[in-house]
Amino acid sequence: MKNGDHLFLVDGSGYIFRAYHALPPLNRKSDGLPVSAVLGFCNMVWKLLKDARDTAVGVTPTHFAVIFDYSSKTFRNEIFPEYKANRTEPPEDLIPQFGLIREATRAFDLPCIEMEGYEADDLIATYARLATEAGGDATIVSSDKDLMQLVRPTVSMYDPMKDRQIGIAEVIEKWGVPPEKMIDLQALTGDSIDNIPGVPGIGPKTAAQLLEEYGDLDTLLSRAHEIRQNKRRENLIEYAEKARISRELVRLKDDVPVELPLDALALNPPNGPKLIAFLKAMEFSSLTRRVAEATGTDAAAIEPAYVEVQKGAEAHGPDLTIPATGTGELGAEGEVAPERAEETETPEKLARKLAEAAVGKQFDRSRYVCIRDLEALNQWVAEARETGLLALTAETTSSDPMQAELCGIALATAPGRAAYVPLAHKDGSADLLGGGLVDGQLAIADVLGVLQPLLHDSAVLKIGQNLKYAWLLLYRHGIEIAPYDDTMLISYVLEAGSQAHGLDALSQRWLGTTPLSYTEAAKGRAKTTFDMIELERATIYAAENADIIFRLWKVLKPQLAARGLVSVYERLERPMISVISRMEHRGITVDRQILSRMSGEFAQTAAAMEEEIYRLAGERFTIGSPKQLGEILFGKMGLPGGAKTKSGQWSTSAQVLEELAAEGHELPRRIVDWRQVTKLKSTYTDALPGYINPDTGRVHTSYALASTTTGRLSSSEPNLQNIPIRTAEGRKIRTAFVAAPGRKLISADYSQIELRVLAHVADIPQLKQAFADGLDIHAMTASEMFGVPIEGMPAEVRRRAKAINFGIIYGISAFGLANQLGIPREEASAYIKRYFERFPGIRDYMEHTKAFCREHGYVETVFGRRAYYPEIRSSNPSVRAFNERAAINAPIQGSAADIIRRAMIRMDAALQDAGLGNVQMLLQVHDELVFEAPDEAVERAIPVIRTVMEGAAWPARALSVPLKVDARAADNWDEAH
DNA sequence: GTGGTCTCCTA
DNA sequence: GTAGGAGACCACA
Repeated sequence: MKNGDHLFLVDGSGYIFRAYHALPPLNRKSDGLPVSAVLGFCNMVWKLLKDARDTAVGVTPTHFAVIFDYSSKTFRNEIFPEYKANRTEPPEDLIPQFGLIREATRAFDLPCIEMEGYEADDLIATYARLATEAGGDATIVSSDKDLMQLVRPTVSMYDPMKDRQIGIAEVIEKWGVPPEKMIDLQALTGDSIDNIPGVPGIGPKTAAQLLEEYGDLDTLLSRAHEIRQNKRRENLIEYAEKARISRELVRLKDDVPVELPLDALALNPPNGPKLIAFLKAMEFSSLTRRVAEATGTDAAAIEPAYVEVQKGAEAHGPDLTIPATGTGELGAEGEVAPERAEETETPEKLARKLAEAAVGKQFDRSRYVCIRDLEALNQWVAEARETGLLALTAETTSSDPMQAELCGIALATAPGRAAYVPLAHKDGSADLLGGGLVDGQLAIADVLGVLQPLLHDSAVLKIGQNLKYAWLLLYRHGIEIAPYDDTMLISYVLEAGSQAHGLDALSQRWLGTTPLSYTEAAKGRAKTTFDMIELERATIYAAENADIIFRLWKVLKPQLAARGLVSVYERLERPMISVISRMEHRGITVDRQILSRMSGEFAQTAAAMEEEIYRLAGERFTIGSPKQLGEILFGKMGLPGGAKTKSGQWSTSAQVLEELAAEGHELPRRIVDWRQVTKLKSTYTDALPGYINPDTGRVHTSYALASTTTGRLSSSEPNLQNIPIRTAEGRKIRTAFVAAPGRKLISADYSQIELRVLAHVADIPQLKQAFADGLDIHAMTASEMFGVPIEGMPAEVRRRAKAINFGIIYGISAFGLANQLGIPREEASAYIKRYFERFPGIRDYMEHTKAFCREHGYVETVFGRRAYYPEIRSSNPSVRAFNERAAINAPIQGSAADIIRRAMIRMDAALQDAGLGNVQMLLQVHDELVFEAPDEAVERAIPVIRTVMEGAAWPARALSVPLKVDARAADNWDEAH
């Protein structure tokens, strides 16, 4: 920005409310979506951009930005917790417009700026200052008095609804003080809407008069005793501190660490097609026409954009998006006033209609195209740009996206319109050296070169099934797919627990068709890699999958809105794809030498143990065979059997063997020890080195996003969520998880997160108080239950209370608790009874949860994620009881899972903002995150990580219990944890 | 080779 | 008592 440049700063959030109340209601004709503020906004911005000379501003902007509030919580809440506390929820028909106006901003190709922790006004103040310092001018498009303190010779305001400019003279005229005294004036008068206290009895007139007389607030307050009017003097003295707090609330922060520099706000010529696509989606016909004329664009040739609609509790933040009801088919014209609007179609009706329409549709495999030249590929790219939608799948040589080589890419741009681009298919007659490639395939680099802009194009939604796989694969090729949707995750949000989410299952369930199986495509050789499959079959298989994904998306996406699950998908699922992909891509270093040494030691120990076991048993047998072991112990040696397994065998579980050992039997003791050693060896020290990726030298686990009922992740190949920790021997395995040289591992874990969630959801005063006070929660429980003082409490008493606390989370039963504690069932029953007497809220919560689940078939987390347990209505008592326990557990486990997801989603940006872009999140273990950081960044990183994790529920939910995170850094995972 | 069973590792 | 993944064994193809 340079001398003479002019920056326009539009107060987007302020405009929304003002336009909503000032403009007549307007609904989109095709679906009744309320859009009056959106139209007002678009008209206003268009006018500012095109006809600034005709408005009171009289200048044409060179720089432009639209600023929004991010959320209601800012640094002001720390100064004054009640700040904006009496803010009410926005009206129902305004909520979707928050997101739409952000979309509109993007359609205008204008920067859309918001920042967590700051209000729009602070960002505006910062940019206005920056513009002035750069020698330019700024116009703040707003009429909010809170912004008037910013007015100066280089900064003015413009009220777009009255077409009126506000400069220094206008501020003085209206308020009786110059702009620089507006802060003091507002500090005195307060503001009931924002809940700023001010001084009672002082309004704008008196305030202006006082400031005129005394100069400024500090002088006034220090000389308040001089004031003659009794009541006014008393109030000024009594409320002096409130006035000072008010001043800090009112004073705008003009040094926000903004992300976008001033130069990034430079105005570009309007992108006619992009803007028109949005305006058409909104069905603003006259503005569409005006924009088309001004930009020389043929509006008729442009398809309406796919526009997502925000709605729900978080809609005034960047949270939550809901798809518009209908995507490309909305051809209706006219900006319809409500009285002319036809009966609105509900999301439910539309979703049902689309679902019904999709079933049994033809799949014509002969129409799938095999793309073998760039011209054809470009044609498909153009199609995707037109529709704004692209379903895709990557075909590769491996199920591990960190090792897989790309064989081809399948695309779909409409139902039935799908193609396959073979890239690296091998000749069937290949020799042992790998043979030649099939002729006529495009080069990977060329194809990715053509696709990259499309995969990055913000106007084209990329749709995948388990998109994480393709995302990570292409990330390895330097491509970050965005924006995107994932049919698997949509299905998971819709039906976690009750249905499968694989492509075949979804296809059968929603489309009524079974896709060509991989085995069929590979002519029965299920093990051959995809590059060995001939092109014709490969095309059918891959293109059909892309086709199915496209059709599934058309059916599934509207279901989210219809079932009120958009926020779950948008806030908890979709963002995880890029977050998890990056984590998997980073991997973690595992020290081969350490594991190899341990394996050797374990081998020796195990061998010695085996000899001793054979001696004690009197024969050699397969110790690892529960069947053979059972025969030795309970047959040959005649030991008393304990529990039976499902298949009627005597159980040889550790618990049974421990009991026998406790009775003095030597062999069971040795078996238990042997099992521990061989378990550690086979599952960990032997297996882990095999997962070290030869290219990266690190271990890259795979996190499943849609495999649990509760919302937890799962980890596999290898599972890094079950690395031993409980025994000293096992724990040593963690020393093999190391930081790279010059770096440290940081482990940050939530303390008692599930019990905290329980205290919140079940609303248990004693638990909440104990957490607020930072007490030992198990000791507190014991003290409450058994009347034992916390100090000097016997360890056994605390242990029992701890078991009960965990039992509650797991949906307690007397049987389970008795088992866990090794006490009679009657005693366990008595404990539970006592617990419920002390904490009746827990019993209420459990009963309420079960009843809710029986009625609805699902339960919900704090954030609205659903877990389905239809079998809670089973007539089989044990099935029913099992589902009841699961239903009690799911909201607790699931809410905790949601919280850490939210932390993970925010983490990278938070670290980046703190200048810690070199701190990398590597692993998640349900309540723990593991990072790798350069030595010198560790001390700065820990507080950032802790802040993000402890604040992860906010602003979606205000937990009534604090979250606590412990974090530590070391060279290896054992010492860091 | 595949799938079921048993056992055991984690939160 | 909740939620997972994996290795070993073993019966079946």
